[in-house]
Parts: sequence; C-alpha cells; structure tokens
Amino acid sequence: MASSNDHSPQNSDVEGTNPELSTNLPSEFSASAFQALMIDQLAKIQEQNEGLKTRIVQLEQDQREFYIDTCKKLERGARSADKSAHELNAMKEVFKEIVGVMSGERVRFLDHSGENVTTQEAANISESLLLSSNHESVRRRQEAVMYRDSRALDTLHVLKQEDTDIWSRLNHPDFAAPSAQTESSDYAGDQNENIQDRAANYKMNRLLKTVTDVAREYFEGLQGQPSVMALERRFGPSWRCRPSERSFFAKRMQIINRIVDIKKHPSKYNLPDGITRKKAIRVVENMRLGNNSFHGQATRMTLNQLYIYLAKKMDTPNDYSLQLLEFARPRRDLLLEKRNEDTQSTQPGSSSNDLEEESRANPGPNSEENDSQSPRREALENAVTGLRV
DNA sequence: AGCTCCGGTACTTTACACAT
DNA sequence: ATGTGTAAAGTACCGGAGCT
Repeated sequence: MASSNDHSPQNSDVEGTNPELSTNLPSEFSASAFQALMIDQLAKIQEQNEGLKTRIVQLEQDQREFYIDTCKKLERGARSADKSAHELNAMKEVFKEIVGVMSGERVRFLDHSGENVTTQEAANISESLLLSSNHESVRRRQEAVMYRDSRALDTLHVLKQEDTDIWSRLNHPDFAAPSAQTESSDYAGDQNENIQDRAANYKMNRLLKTVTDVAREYFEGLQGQPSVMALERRFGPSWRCRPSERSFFAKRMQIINRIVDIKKHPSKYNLPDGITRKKAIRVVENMRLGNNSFHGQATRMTLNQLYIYLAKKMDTPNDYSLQLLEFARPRRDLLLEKRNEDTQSTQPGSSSNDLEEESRANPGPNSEENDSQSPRREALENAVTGLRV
C-alpha cells in the first residue's frame, strides 16, 4: 500500500509538470506501472501467505497441546474414577462393619478367647478388603504393642497377668497403644488422639446384672467396645482417671479378681484342677444366685451386694461350687417378707393370713411368677439353666 | 523424707419401689 | 401425693507402694 502511494505522486507529477512527455510515452509508462503494481501485489500476497503459514503452524501446535492436555485430563479422570470405586468399596466395608456392630455380629471380632468364632466367620473376616488393607499397617503396630505389654505384664499386678495367648489373639485394630505408633504423620497423630479420647471416655456399663456379663465386659468386651482387660493393658489406670470410674472399677475388680483367683488356684476353693475361666465364672455366678449366706441366709445378690460379700470376706468355702444349690430370693423380697411377718405377728391373724404366710414360707416352684419382676426373673432363670449346663 | 499414684472404704446423694 | 426403706452410684479421705 505504501508503495502504491509512492507511485501516484510520481504519476501526477509526470502528468502535471510535464504533459508533453506523458503524451509522448503513454503506453510504455502504463506497462511499467502495471508491472510495478503487480510485483507490489504479489509481494503483499507472499507476505500474507507467510503470515497464514505461521498462524497455521501455531494453530497446529495449539491443537497438539490441547490434545495432549485433554488426554492427560482423561487419564487423571480415569485414575480418579478407579480410586473412587476403591473408596466406595472401602466405605461399603465400613458400613458392613457398622451394621455388624449394631446387630451384634461385630462383637465376635472382639471375642479374644476365640471361643465363639466359627471357621466360616473367620474366613469372612479375612476376606474383608478394608480389614485386609488395614491389616498390614496395624499388624506391625500390634506386634510392638504385644512385645511392650508382655514385658510390662511381668511386673504388673497379679490380675494383669492373664494368659498371654488370650492377649495375643486380641487384634482389634482400633485400640493400638499410642506409644507404640511409629508413624510420625499427621494421620497417625490424629489416630493417636482419637484412640486416647476413646479410651479416656470409656465408661463401664452400669446396667449389667450378672457375673457373666461383668466377666464378658472385662475379658471380651461388650458389643462394639474394647474389653476392660485390653484397656488396662494398653493404657494402665489412665483410662479410668475419673473418681467415679475408679471407684466403680475397684468394685467390679473384686468380682473379677475372684474369678481369676478361682481359675489360678482352684484347690483353694475345693474345686477340681484345670478349671476353665468359664467354669470359674459359673462358680461366682452361682454364689451370687444362691450359694451364699449373705446376712445369714441364702440370697440372690445384686452385683453390688456380691462386691460387699467378697470385700467384707463374708464368703465361706461352701459357697464355691459348680452346682447351684439354691436359687435364692433377692434381699429386698426377704426383708419385705420379714416385715410382713412382723406386722402379722403383732396382729394375730385370720385364716387367710395364715394361708398367705404358709405360702410364703413354702414357696412353690412357680411362686415367683406372681412377682412384679417376673419377666426379669424368667430371663435370669433362663440364664441359670444355661449356667447349669 | 517427701511426693505421687492407686486401691480401698466410709459416708453422702440419688433413684427406685412400696406403703400409706 | 407423700413418706419410708433399700440399693446403687458418686465423693472424699486414708493408707500403702513406689519413686526421687
């Protein structure tokens, strides 16, 4: 364009200043001007072509980069989808665990004695993806824990010296000792805090009514809970730092101590050698149910009364038996009956009163059915028949 | 010897069942 | 509805064991 502008003044100059010359050479001038114009135009086209070429090359490069970038994104997406699927499966496993805990199935995982776990259940557990993925990292920690605990146990209280083979089977992944953690990651730190919180917040069950339940809570753990024995071994007394928990634990330990002592020294209680823990528990449960002389007569004791009975050393050698000699009545009932007798003795009775008294004095096999607590007692009796084996 | 931790126990408070 | 008795849970204190 600049070149064409350059030519036009020349033309006007030639035509304007020298009209004679222009009239003499019109054809020659126009041809040369046309040539120059064409060359100029061609040059411009060439320039445009080169510009287009570079732009096409640039576009090709851009497209290639876009393609590579998209491929990378797709690859990342695919990997992310795989990971999500894996996590989803893991979540399904966790959900199954939660359902298991809620339905009571999961408690079998905590059955440290291994008495209640069938081969099929063991196989199912070992097939769990989540558990298996957790297993490796947890296993190393647990080995360190077991080593530390087994050494610590040598110097601890006699009660804490329960069979190490039971402890070795305690493999619940949630309750590794914080001190045994070797990872220094934030995740491991969070887990430590979580575990310590859970241990610090554990509260022994106040609603238990039988020695069997107390022993289960201590040795095996209740549904979805760690066993008290495991808490003791992993955290020492620190998990029960609250005064209420300490006191309650001390009372429960009177019962547990007796079970352990019966198992260790059966001859001390005129019981056969090699007695199992289950049988030791049954002996103490029988004592609670009627093999006792609480306040001078056989009484079906509460756990608190059993604690008093043992703590005050009110027990006698005759109380320890695998046979339940008498399924006694609760102290509350006995006291109430005694009070009624006293009031009736002050008011010499009618014939109906005599009958009532006689029926109380000789309670028949169904006498407790009229009791206000008969459903509970029925459950207890069922438990007793189970204990009698 | 002094300190801390822990278990044991007396005492108090609370909850519940039963009688009036 | 209120009073009473019993049992259980919780609190406070004491004493022993272990550590510095």
